[in-house]
Amino acid sequence: MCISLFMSRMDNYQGDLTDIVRASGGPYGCITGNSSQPISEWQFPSDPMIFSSIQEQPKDNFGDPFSNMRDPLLNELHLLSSSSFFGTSNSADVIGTATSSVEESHTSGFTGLHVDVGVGVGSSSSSTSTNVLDHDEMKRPCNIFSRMLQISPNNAKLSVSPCGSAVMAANSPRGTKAPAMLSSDILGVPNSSKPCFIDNTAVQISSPRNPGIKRRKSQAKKVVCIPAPAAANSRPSGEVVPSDLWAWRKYGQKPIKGSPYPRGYYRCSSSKGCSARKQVERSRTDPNMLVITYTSEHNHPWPTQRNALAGSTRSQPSKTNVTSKNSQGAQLAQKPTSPKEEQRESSNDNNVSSVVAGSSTTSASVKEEIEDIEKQLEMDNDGEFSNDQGFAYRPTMIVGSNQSDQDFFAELGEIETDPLDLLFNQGFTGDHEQKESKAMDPFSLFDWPSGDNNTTNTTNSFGEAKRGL
DNA sequence: CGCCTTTGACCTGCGC
DNA sequence: GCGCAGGTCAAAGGCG
Repeated sequence: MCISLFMSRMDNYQGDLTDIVRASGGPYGCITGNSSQPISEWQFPSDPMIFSSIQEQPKDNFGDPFSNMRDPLLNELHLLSSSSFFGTSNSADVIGTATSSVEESHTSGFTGLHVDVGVGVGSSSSSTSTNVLDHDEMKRPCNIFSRMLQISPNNAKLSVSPCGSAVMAANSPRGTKAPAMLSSDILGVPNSSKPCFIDNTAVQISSPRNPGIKRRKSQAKKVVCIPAPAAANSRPSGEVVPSDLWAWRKYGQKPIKGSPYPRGYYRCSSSKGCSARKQVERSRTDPNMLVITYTSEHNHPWPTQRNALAGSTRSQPSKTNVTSKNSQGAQLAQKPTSPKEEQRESSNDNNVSSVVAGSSTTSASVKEEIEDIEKQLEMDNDGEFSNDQGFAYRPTMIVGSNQSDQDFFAELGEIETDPLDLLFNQGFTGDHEQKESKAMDPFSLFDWPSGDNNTTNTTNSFGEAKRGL
């Protein structure tokens, strides 16, 4: 089936940015793209719950914090998505619930994907989409992380939660407008139970200590809503901080009025002078959701090492063990868990990320991982992945891009890292999470076919990880 | 030693 | 102008 996900323009939409959110559908979903932009068919097997929208795009090289660089968190999330894909699905609701058309945009060397649900109508003349995900990212299957939400910075917020509903919220400064909720039916979201809203509060960006820069509410920012990792990723204070490839240093925490949860402020510590920042807070309406607001941009390449080990690792004392137990099975390529090896792993991640981000370089280590992964993956002769329900997924490589099959599997090689922590360690507690656990649980969505030993082991390990939820 | 978190103080923007 | 709320700074201390 094919469902066009165009949403009418927001009531208070200012028009300076044409928010166009295209939702992906099932494995062969199609997205109704912005008609003003070239649309080419691409396979978009990811979840309809991935959204992105337009944001301001400064003209300078690093002006757009999110279009020139892939968000490592999103990257990891999608990588996990990749892993979840390789199984069969029990959920016909998920598979192919929505349809999608695909838009490819090769600009400035960025193989960016515009994943926009039609908030705006048609024209994108005044804005460009946020290149949040690579094309390949959007070729990923639905899974738990497909519920991750990306929200536009300015006038619209689109919230998707495990509750199975998506919310478009007019982002008036004081949050006076009621959000418009997207029917989960429209979105093709199974098991919708109740709406979960992201706070309809404008995020104010400020550079208070910089005399020349005033706060700009309209500053480009990206809001991501993800399921909150559980205890394994939590700090002693109870704060949960999903990790990503960037190194972040916490520089502040403030209680937010109206929210029982504080907001943590992080800045990129990967490189001095990097102005990238993020705010992490729990959704006040759905404590099991983390709202991460990325602001500013990284002015440096991907970190060669995750130099945040000193703090991040010790603040997550149980992470290693839990991760080891839960994610090893999910590791399509066995990876070490020791800090040293983790650093190497981070380096590899970086390499892979570089590839995904558009670089043509592929490190030897990555290639080795690719080979391992390929050996462990059951593939059809033509490289098409299928399940016993006739659902097949063929990774579609972008014509003219540097993406390759190796890149694709290189991405898979990353999945055992933090994203799995995020997945397997997240605590979906509470009634509705219990109810939603199946929907959220990629293992419930996919029957992992038994195959050779490797595959079987992987399946069993996944099952073990699943039991750990 | 370098990195981190924590946390109170300070600064800034905004509404009244 | 005042007060509130949010964002940032920076000192102190911990960890590998």
